[in-house]
Amino acid sequence: MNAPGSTRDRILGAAELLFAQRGFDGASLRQLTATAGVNLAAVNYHFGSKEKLVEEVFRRRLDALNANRMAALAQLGSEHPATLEEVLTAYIRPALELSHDGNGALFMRVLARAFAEHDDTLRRFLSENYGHVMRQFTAEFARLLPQLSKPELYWRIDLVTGALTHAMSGFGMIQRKDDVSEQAHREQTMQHLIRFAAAGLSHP
Amino acid sequence: MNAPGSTRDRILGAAELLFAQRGFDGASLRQLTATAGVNLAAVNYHFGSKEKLVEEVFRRRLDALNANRMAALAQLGSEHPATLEEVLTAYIRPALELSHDGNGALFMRVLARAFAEHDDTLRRFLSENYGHVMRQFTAEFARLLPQLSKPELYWRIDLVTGALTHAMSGFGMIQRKDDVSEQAHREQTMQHLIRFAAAGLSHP
DNA sequence: GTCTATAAAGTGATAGAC
DNA sequence: GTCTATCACTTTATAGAC
Repeated sequence: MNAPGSTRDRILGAAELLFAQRGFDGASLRQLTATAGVNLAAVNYHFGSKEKLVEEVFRRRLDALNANRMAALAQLGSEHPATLEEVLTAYIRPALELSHDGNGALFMRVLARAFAEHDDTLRRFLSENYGHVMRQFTAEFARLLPQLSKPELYWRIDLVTGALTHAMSGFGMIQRKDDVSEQAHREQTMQHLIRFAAAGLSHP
Repeated sequence: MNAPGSTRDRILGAAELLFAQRGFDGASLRQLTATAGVNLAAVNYHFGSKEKLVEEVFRRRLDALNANRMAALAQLGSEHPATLEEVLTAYIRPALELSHDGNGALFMRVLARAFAEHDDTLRRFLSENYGHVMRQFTAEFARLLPQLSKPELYWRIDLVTGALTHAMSGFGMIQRKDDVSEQAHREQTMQHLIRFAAAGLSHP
């Protein structure tokens, strides 16, 4: 159904690239199929419409991303009560790993666009398919920050989400120095993100 | 040149609305001129092209917004050395006031889109015309947070910018309660934003 | 300044041959 | 599954009358 190098897969790859660069409206099916090296009619044959193609671009990445987040969160509970840093790590590390894989970084920019779009159809799709993840993490944050009122908590989570989305979609800006390994650099970046998020969530 | 109710002004108003709702590519000149109640050809007569119209939508708001920020910052230095909270107030209050004026809130969503677009032409326009404001504020932050390395500071400012842009473009989400005046609500919101930004910038 | 009419190109989608 | 050709529209932009 989704073999690497297949027409279907090449379309998804080109869509991720061009949606990141030019947006959903800005990228035409002609540019897209030319980039993928496939026939124009192939998009409608394989996906039905441009809108369904957009959904599939999200589904391909978000299924794995959010499954990784849920798995990381589930693993925490087994030993001891999780700390705020640990819960944030479960949320952020999968996104950071995705954004450091070449094509995954493009997808984070597509995701940032989707946030800025405020498109109701797309928001409903994201909420219906991945809303349970945010609800689960929100419940954990509420347990760890009982001093915050619900509106205050939601509001801080929203600010942190904005910061993280902005950061993840801008990678390349934080340059890795030559004497730091890729792995070490990723850990450093994540520690910065987690401490920033923790400070924003828990300040008095 | 820009009298309220003039054709030119109505086009700018409709552009702000439709760019916020549908994006720069998604909003066509036909929808736009129909919304403004003017002739299709008027856009090219008054602005030259759609791209120039986009620039003018930004210029109209950002000239005032950034002048207000610079004025607020200049006023701080006169009496005593400014605190982090005061500098953040000088940066945030003008944006918050804009986002609480009905049409200004739409503009903040246009601005959030522009950030997500990563469009080089638009970024250069913003940098050339308003880059001095960010440089001035960055210098103030550097003075107030000498323990941070330059990369670390830039990076935190970027995260704070992401959070603020996300927040400002989403207003309507933080609902004002009936027993709180509009003025008091705005002050509360600003105190929340400033404390969040201060925590994110200055955490150890 | 504002209008109509239209040019020139681009759009998503599909029918039908292979 | 993949191709060409094409339909039915929409897009920005402009020429030229008023």
